[in-house]
Amino acid sequence: MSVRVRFAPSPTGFLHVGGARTALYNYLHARASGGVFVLRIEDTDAERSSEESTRAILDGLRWLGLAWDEGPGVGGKYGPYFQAERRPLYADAAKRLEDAGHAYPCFCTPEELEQRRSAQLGRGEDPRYDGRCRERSPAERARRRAAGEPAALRFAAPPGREVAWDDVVRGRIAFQSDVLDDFVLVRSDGWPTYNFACVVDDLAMRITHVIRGDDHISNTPRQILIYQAFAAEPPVFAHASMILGPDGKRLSKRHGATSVEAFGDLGIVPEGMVNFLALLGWALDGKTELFTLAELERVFRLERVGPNPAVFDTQKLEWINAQHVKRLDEVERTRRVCAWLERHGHDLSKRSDEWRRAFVRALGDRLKTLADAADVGAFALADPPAMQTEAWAELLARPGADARLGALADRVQALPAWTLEALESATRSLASEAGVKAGDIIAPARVALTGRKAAPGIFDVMWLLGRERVVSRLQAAAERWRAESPLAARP
RNA sequence: GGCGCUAUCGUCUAGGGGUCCAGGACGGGUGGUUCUCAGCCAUCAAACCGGGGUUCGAAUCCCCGUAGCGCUACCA
Repeated sequence: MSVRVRFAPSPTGFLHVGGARTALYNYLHARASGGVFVLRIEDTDAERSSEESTRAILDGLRWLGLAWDEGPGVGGKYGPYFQAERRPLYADAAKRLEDAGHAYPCFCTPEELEQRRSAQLGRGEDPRYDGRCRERSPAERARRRAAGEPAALRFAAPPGREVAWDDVVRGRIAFQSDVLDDFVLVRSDGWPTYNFACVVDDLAMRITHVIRGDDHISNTPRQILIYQAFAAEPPVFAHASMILGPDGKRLSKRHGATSVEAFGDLGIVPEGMVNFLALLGWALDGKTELFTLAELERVFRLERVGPNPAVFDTQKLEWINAQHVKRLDEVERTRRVCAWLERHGHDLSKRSDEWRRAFVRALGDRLKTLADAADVGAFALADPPAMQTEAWAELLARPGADARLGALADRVQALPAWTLEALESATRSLASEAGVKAGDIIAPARVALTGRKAAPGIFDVMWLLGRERVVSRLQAAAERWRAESPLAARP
């Protein structure tokens, strides 16, 4: 039987990293096994669900490059793919279960249940449904229903049974059915609960493997019981572990960016995000670290997903991201860096394609994220760029800096051709004529031109700035040096 | 509290009874290289949660602790 997996988010927020990894594993397992990846939106909780969330989740998935074979926008023969549109199916399934004696109406109100629950807690007992509606006669049920009394539908959990399954990532997991309680299948307002809708849909959609977070482990025995009540074979389950923040707690907004969209804003490239997420709980061989999505599709094996919770390490994300940025060809890298900058308040509209390419080339391997381009490239993005105090102080302490800067300005001014080669040879010959190391010219020039001690190669910087700005920044620095340096000859 | 899951360097992990005085990567240290930075190269430090078993032999299997996390709703 061919593999069918699904990612089934509830649209109550953005696509967070935990969900993204779950989606990734589902997607990869489908691709690696020639199966089908279904996307289903679990919007049975009208209170918390929203269309914006649905859109954000779809956007997040698309950004990562995880294309679904069936689901919103693409359709498929097992639709609809929004649970809100599948209510008749749940009603029908509920009726079948009730007719078969696996479910019964419960007339207890939420208030009564809450009261009993706190009483049980007060007595030091485990809070559980006391089963009082389970024994009501068919006549009473019919009468109360006919009278329009609201009722939820509860599952009649079989007592004294072991419910177990062989989890792909954890091995055998077993629960005693007695601790499972008569959980609710359909709420009194007619909406199915998660566990019920999930099983009905997974069955209807012919899902073969349920890959999800381990926060669903305790739902699994309930779902298995429902499958059994339908006399159906449960799918294979694989529960991946949780993703934790640096403090060891489940990753949440408190830890900063958690939606994939936010990582895009941080300058993380989808290739990097996918690679990093894949490695959070899965390893090919413990040695290979860098993968493209296409490579993962070939080598991913669900059996190699590990059971232990993983801490989300931003530094490693950035390193992996850097590797992917580095591997982008020049055209693509230029496109992405410039797109990021323009989306974040930098106007590049007057820059030529040649300049953009040279700019991104000059940034070189200094980008861990696309966002780093704003910082590393600040010398060209701001005019003039901010002067770092420490850098300026160092320049002030340099004897004769003004003369060097002035001389370089003159050479640059007189340069016939504006090329990297011309800039470099002019600078080096100035140094040798002055009997100093090239570094003695370059270091002060870097501070004058970029406001910093560290920057891209000085000739790239000059070329990108253009003759006019190079000369004026050099001269301005020379003047300021004469005005401020204790080394300057005072008239 | 109950139920469940997890436990190898700070972090992600490899390892599945001998080949492990535990390997790789990030991060950190040191050295080299280019105009600085980044990068690259080299190099160093850094872990089998504790205790009992089983076994000739245990990071690997079992048990018990401990710790962390999850669930404990007419949320998903």
